Amino acid sequence: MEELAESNGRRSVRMADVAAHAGVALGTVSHVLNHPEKVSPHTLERVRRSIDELGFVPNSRARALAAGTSSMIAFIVIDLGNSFFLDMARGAELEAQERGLNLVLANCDMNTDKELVYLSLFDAERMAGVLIAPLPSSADDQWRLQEWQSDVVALNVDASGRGCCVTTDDELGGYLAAQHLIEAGCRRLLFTGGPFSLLPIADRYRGAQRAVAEADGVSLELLRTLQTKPADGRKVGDALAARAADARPDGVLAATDLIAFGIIEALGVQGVSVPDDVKVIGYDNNRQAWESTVPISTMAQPGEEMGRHAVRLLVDEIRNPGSHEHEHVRLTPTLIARESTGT
Amino acid sequence: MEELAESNGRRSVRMADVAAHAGVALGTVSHVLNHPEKVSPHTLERVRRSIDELGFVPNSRARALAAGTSSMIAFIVIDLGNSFFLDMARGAELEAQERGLNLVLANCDMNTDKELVYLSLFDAERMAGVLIAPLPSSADDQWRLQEWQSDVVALNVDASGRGCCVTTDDELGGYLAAQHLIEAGCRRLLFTGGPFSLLPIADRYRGAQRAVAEADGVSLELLRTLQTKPADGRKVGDALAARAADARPDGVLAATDLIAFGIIEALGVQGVSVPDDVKVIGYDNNRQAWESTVPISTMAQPGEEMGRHAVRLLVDEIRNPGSHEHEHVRLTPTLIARESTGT
DNA sequence: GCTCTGGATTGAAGCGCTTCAATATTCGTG
DNA sequence: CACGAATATTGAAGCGCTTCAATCCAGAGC
Repeated sequence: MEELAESNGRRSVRMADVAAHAGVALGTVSHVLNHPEKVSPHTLERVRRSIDELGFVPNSRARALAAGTSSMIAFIVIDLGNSFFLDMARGAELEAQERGLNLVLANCDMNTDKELVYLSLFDAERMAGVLIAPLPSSADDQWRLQEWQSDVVALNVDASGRGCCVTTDDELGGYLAAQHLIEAGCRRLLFTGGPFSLLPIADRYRGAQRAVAEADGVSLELLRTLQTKPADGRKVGDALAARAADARPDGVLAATDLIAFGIIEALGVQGVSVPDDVKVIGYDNNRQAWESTVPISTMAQPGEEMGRHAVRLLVDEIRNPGSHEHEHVRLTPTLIARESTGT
Repeated sequence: MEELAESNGRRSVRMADVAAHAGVALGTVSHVLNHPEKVSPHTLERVRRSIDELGFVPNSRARALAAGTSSMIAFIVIDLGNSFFLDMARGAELEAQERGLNLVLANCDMNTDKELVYLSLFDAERMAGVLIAPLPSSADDQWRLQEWQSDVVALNVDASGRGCCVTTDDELGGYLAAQHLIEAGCRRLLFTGGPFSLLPIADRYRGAQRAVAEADGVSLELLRTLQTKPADGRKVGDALAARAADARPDGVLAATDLIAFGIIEALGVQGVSVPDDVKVIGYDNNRQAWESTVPISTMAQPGEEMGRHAVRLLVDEIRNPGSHEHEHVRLTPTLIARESTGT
């Protein structure tokens, strides 16, 4: 790790400089900054003027070192290009701001190794706390096995036992999505998505199964995909379009909006109408899929709310190290019915 | 700003603890960390073992304070939801990593006030340096008028005179885009976009004008929009579709991909074919528009490269406070020809 | 055997700030 | 007008680390 010289040579104004300029003691300046109510109005005024005149910017590093506290929390995100994660960041930031904390982001850009790198970095930086939103994998993430200096709250992944976490109930989401299709009149459902090593996808499928089991005369077919991209959806769409009309499902549950997007596009090209011939519902309320010609019904995950909850948990953990008990907040996805299911 | 108690009660291991455990002096432990070549192999080994056994994580705050250096740089982005900015972040991060620096992100979420807030924050945190990518406005951004402790490099905005900056040449981009349409056989061009208070949009239009002026028998019409969203494009598309075929432009230059996206969609719905009847080119190479049914030709801005350049400039400024001269790097957008212009 | 040399190790002096016990100042009372 | 109680201000002791001058030690050379 290379070292960098102190910033730009312009040596910055220190608190001692302000004290000298204002003709008061060092401690007084500190009081002006941290406990202004303990300083006489006259002194307050004078010190503040000196601060302005000298352009003093308190060094929060030194501050944090001396006080043993910090107002910075960090959010490690596996992929900021995914609007779901960005929503979390948004929510986390709002909540942090309301609580007087500052939130910085770290983008892993789908590289899981970076999670560890950033976690170590923020640990060493002695952040007040760290949020982390990894890919939802079934495997135990390695970072969860370590002890960290900072408190850590996980999003989008079940970390119960080792710390706080906030997730959405994918099984329920799958259930609700399937139910929506069934209520829309579909009887031959198809669930498509993959890989099933992604826990949320497996959960969504389970939920769909449950909904189908509860309904009468409804069947559920499964068509796995390798990934969750529009290209995977297009393949599925082509395959479906190639079938005889009566061998086609009348309701498709795509594991992600991107897949749904691809399906609808392929189906459209092949002359199969959505939602008339086939109804399609996606998952994620992904902005990337918002602009589809046929607006896609979807299960929205409350990303922002997840972020807010995570910060709330984190702050509790930081503030009450004694009484804090790890919590697993499980939020409910919401159905957003749009045109692709015939609304 | 609220204060938070020191992390979780578990008091962290200090360097002194390691020194005691290994039976060496404080300075020796520090040497192990920073100048291992100056320590005898035997001591090195012993100290390292102690570090491991105690789980010592050096406090980089204290380190930064003592050494007067830091390896953290921050990137303040006006909107991480925009893939162009995210690309910059990506590039910046890669470049930073290669230079042994760590990059954290701050998302302003289209709120210009937050730019100042974050700038102040990072200034106080004594980051090694700060990158900032604001909206490209014609107005002088207020943050540029201030003196900062940290070195600051601006992206996407011309800050010459006050610091380093890296931008793309929008005039040239508009020129190249128009040229592409002309080469594709278009003679009646339309430029659409807005508001013109956005400097880049005005520049792109100027570029288009230049290309048209240089060509023979080519006309250029202007249709302003209020914003740069798909909805604005759809309006334009509808308006064009309503015209008699021979009163319609045969080449449309949209100021953004999102507008282009809307235009193509509206045109398609109304039975006007792209690219057969009208060719359309966008701008930005926006991922949100990638999945259009008709892949959109576009001018790609080298976001990643911008990020890399910015970090490069920043590092130079940090390292050579004496000899450093502010620089304005102007990059060239690249034409990406896709189906919407008939390729 | 003794000095010289250079690498290894040490310990103290900060880095810029907070905090707290100690001191100084002010004010209300008797 | 003096005195104790508030109220203001001070200065020193850290926070956890880096750095550098000073010290130590081992082996080389005579």
